[in-house]
Amino acid sequence: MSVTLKDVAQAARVSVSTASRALTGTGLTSERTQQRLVRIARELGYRPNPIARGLKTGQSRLVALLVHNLTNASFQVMAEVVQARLKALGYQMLLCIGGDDPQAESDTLTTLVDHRIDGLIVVPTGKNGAQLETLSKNVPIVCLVRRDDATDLETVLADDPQGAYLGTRHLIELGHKRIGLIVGRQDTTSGRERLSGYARALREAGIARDDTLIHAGHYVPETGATCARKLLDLPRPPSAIFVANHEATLGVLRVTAERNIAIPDDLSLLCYEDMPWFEWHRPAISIVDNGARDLANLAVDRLLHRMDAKGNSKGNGSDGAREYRVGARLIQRDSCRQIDASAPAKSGKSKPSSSKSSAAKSVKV
Amino acid sequence: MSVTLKDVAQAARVSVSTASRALTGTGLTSERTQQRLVRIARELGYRPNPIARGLKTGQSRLVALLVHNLTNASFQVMAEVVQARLKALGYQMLLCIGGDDPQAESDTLTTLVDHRIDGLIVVPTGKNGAQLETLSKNVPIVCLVRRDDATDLETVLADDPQGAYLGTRHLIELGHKRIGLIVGRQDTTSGRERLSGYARALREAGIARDDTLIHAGHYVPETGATCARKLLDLPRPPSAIFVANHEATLGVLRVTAERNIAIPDDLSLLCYEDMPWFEWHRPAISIVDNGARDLANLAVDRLLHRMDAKGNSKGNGSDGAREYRVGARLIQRDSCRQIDASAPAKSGKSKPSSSKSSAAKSVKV
DNA sequence: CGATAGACTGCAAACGATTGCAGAAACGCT
DNA sequence: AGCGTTTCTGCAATCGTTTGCAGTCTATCG
Repeated sequence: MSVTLKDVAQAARVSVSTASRALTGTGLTSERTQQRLVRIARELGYRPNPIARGLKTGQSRLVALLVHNLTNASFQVMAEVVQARLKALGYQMLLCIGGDDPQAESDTLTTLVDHRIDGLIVVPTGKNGAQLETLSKNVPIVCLVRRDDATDLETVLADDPQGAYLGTRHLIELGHKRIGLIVGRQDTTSGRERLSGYARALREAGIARDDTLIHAGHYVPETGATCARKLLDLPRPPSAIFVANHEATLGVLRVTAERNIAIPDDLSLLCYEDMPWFEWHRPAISIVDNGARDLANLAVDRLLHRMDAKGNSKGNGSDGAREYRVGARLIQRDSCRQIDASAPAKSGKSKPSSSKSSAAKSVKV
Repeated sequence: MSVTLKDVAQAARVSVSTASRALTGTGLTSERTQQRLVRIARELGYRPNPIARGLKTGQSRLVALLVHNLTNASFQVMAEVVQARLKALGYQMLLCIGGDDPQAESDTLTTLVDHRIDGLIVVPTGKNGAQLETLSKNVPIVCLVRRDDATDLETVLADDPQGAYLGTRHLIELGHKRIGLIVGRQDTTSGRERLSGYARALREAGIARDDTLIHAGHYVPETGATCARKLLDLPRPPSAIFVANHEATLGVLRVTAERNIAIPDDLSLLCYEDMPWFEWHRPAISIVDNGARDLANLAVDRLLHRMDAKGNSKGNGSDGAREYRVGARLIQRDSCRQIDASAPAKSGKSKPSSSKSSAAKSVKV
């Protein structure tokens, strides 16, 4: 069907071995034949067959990204970033969607390894630690966003404690004393870490922690709505709500709309993770950006590093840090307002629309 | 490294050929050895190497999906659907993101074919018709969402004329006479088709078309905002706006918020394509659903059909329809309201939240 | 009992590349 | 001229499968 190395070799009246060496550019052929073969190959439209090559070399030029879904905005940008970076390096991305289901994850993993992927970036469910650990002996693996505690795989994480701290402190600085928190389940790392950041900020400010202001649940709109109602029905409702997830934000917004609660005048709202429409919403929603783009880039960096390491001197692999954290940053928009007798700012709209305060980035731990 | 067919054969004291035949289940081995080999293979944890197999058979069990981006909600669900369907059939999905850039598309296509993909679903830019046409001789291709007019490839399209018609008619039935339209560029099929559906509905209702109510532009929020301003600044502004794209909707919503225009009381809003948050927005936004999920499913069906056809009796390929359209449907939520002296409904909220009126599905043309 | 068909099985050649090894050519040196 | 290097080239094996062909074995029938 298509042009093979043999065809090129024949046309140039050399052996396939010579052709191979000339085209792959090992310096083992004379300058002249080298160039001649390159020319002929181009003329014939020769394209090396990655499958055949892969069989011999054990590599596939395929790198897999395994995420939970694509509705999550963070995963979208991660997928886009990973794909773009890899393509530039001549790799193709296999995108797999595991739905946060351990069984699906496990199946997918074995299939991927069958396909001899050269590397894997995975958002682990946390239930297949043993399997991941085993696979990592054959294939470079980097975990993203979540850590699988059963492994000591290299992991790239958002700095959730820092992000939550930053957000909470911002609200405190605006004069808020009663800050509601809607956070993820406490059996997930991110849920715990975000809560701890919130708690730290309160502590530092000398504000007593009030557990009636803290609600944990799944990252879905319904949770947001339920928790928002509970918070607003409190005898002394909060003056600000920090929603530690963008899905839940939907629910909160619905409730405030239903009850005609004006943001930011009646209630300040701060959200974790960005969404494209947050900027366009009126009022534009202030957020703590978890740095999805940076996370993805760092994950790719680390993966490439391991892939090199494996190629050059197989076996060492481990070289220092196993955990990387990417700093979160606050992006102020219009959904939080100052409440203080001494500075009675009425509207948030006068603030600069997108000033950024950045935390330390890529901190080794 | 891993267990090969040879290992299995050795363990079973048969030749590799027999092992191969037994495990691939060609009925050419005795029942007994067949079962014995299956057992031994399982015990040894044998997994066939798709690369080696691919080299011999010319197949890769890889199917590619080439879309423009992942921020578009339609592409997200398509990617998820395609991935899920393929996985169930033992294929892996290569997801490529072309950014609607002809050069990137072209590069990606050649790489994909190098990798001997077994099939391709592509949202074409429209500039690489010749290349697609050539490739389609080697690998089954189905176009999605857009048609590449330079080819006669099988194509799965949304029924945009129908969708736009349905939406416009709905607004007319609610009593609207001046209906603003914010639509895509007129050099794209979808832009033209949506406009034509709008026009047809007006014509049928005997409403004169007013070109000051029609604005075309890129599918981005800025366009929505600009066009919305122009529409609202009109001496006789429209009582309803039909936004033919979800990105542009963001811009429209911002403008209405800025100007304190209440939806649906002051202005009805209908949008093309769904977004997860439309349901949660207050008021929940009524839409014309373009059926992304159905489109993706149909595309997969068609692709599989062609892949079979190629496997069984190569060469025929063409069998009837080359264009499939998936019906759009109206999903009524709360952003459109009746305006009529005889039926002075004040609020849309009393309506059933999600009644559906479905158009013909999957119509051959 | 011998021939013959039928059912299994194994040998070996592919698929398209890469790569160790050894032979050939070219060159410089004494 | 002879010899050792260096540089280039080709042969052939290899990666892990599939598959055409030919061979072996058993069973069946005349």
